[in-house]
Amino acid sequence: MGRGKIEIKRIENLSNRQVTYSKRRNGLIKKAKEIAVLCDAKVSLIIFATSGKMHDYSSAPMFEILEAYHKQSGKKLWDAKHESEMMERMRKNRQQEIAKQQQQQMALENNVREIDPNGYHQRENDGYSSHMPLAFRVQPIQPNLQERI
Amino acid sequence: MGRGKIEIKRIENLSNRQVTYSKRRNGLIKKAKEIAVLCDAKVSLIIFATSGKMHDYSSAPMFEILEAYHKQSGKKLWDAKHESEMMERMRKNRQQEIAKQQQQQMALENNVREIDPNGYHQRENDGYSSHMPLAFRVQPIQPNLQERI
DNA sequence: AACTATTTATAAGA
DNA sequence: TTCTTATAAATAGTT
Repeated sequence: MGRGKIEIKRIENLSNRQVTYSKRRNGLIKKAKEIAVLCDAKVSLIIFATSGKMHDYSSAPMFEILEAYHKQSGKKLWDAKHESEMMERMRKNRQQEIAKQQQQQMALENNVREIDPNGYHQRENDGYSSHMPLAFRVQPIQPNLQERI
Repeated sequence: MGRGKIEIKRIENLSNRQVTYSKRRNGLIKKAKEIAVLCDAKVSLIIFATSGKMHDYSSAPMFEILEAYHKQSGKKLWDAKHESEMMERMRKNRQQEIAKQQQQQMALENNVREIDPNGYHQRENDGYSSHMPLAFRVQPIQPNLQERI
């Protein structure tokens, strides 16, 4: 979609890759927002650049989407005990989180965030994504998988 | 992008909404794959239709991306004790998961999945997404801080 | 599902 | 990085 057609393979030139990343990341987030609105879909999008910087968008509280993902994925990660504790926490923070989300959505039309991996100063508290509960695998970690800088 | 321009607002007609959802969901996943390849980015995309059906794509094991998301989000969800237990589990299953991912990537060029909310038969075990652990935050929420549109 | 007229995204270039 | 613009790609309405 541009002055020339390109092959879908890693862009070797760093500068070009960064520019393309920036443009396409914005485009992707825009599309994610559009489908969420047009089709009343719930969308969760998380993107990490090789630099480590992250951008994300979610049409509803991230935890809610991840929770649904978890459920549909079907497997149990935590044993019943842990699962139970987790649910207690989730319920407890649910109202607060929902309220936040609503505030945020009214305040701005998009909730894209950029977070500096080297420090938290850039993100402070965004008000809701922070509460987002995360899913953890009970599974193993993978060594150098994400450090591709 | 079509015979006519449309407003970005919920499509009321169910049939049209479903058709648009299907087209755009495919487009969104395609774009997510492209940016992952072109820019060597890590992407996690989860989409739920109003019907409850889910589609997702991740350029790396979902748990890895969510784990990174969790870390960058900065807040602690679990107290040290839980965090610790989780890490034990993660380390324990590490090798197994890595193997799964590799198999999966070799077996197919894309890892888009469709899951029927009414039953697990559709997804069987994909080998890794199911194990995805969930992270839950316990932290408080802070209002608009990083919303930079 | 297919087919196109159009809109939209974006690769190059400035 | 931001703006411009020619072109590729996505997709809305139609068949």
